[in-house]
Amino acid sequence: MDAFDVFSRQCPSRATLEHVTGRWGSLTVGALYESRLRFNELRRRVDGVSEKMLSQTLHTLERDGLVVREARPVNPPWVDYELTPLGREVAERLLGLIQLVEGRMPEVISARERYDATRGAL
Amino acid sequence: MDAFDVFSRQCPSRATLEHVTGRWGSLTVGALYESRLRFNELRRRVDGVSEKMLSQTLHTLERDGLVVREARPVNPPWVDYELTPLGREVAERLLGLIQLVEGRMPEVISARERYDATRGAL
DNA sequence: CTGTATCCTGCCGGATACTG
DNA sequence: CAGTATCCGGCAGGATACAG
Repeated sequence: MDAFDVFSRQCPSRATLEHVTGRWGSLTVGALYESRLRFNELRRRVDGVSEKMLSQTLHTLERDGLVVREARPVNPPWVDYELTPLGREVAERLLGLIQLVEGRMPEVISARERYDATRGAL
Repeated sequence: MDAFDVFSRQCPSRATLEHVTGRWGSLTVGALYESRLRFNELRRRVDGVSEKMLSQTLHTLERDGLVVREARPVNPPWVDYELTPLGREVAERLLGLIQLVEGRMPEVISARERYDATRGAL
């Protein structure tokens, strides 16, 4: 139990963990692991994210040092985002989790059916 | 891009991923990896969680087949929760992520200071 | 002790319009 | 294209009371 123990309420690592694992954070990091992407490319890849939330998510991840924003001064504007080395390490762990969950979805789905069946009977 | 691709909006794995990585889900799974725990033990371990949210989180995780609830018919009531084998696999990946983030917090914090310094100057 | 039921508020996040 | 600004509804989630 050190100063950065995520289970403790007032701990900065809890906030960072939430940025990374949050609804849009996890998908954004996952998408950027595959390749560096421009704003609207990301928006298309992360299905369902709004401009506002993508922008906000990117700012947060950039602030935490997980993403770098690179703006090229051309017209039309060209900006792309990529993971930092730390961001890539985080992404690897995250993708490990994502792929595990994806691969085990049949188990999850049948567990849900079992749960709903017993609960529905009550 | 298969049927369970988490980047797609209508995909069941996205929901499950959110249950696991969500604010309370991640901490609950992490806590249960260390040991099987009773309701109020969990509540103390996951600092800041309310009864309502812990209960809700546990139901969701149980439904997804990641947690098993075991109630012993004694007085006072004795109920404890533990991870299923699938839950343990998920927890391992999750803890890998958590420990990485905790260990790299100094980097994150200094990144934040740099970010805030340049932004505050504008 | 282990939970549900209810109420209520803050803020997450979607829609829309606008700017450089 | 790459965002910001503003508005606003819904719901996550906290507080409290209560039940088994």
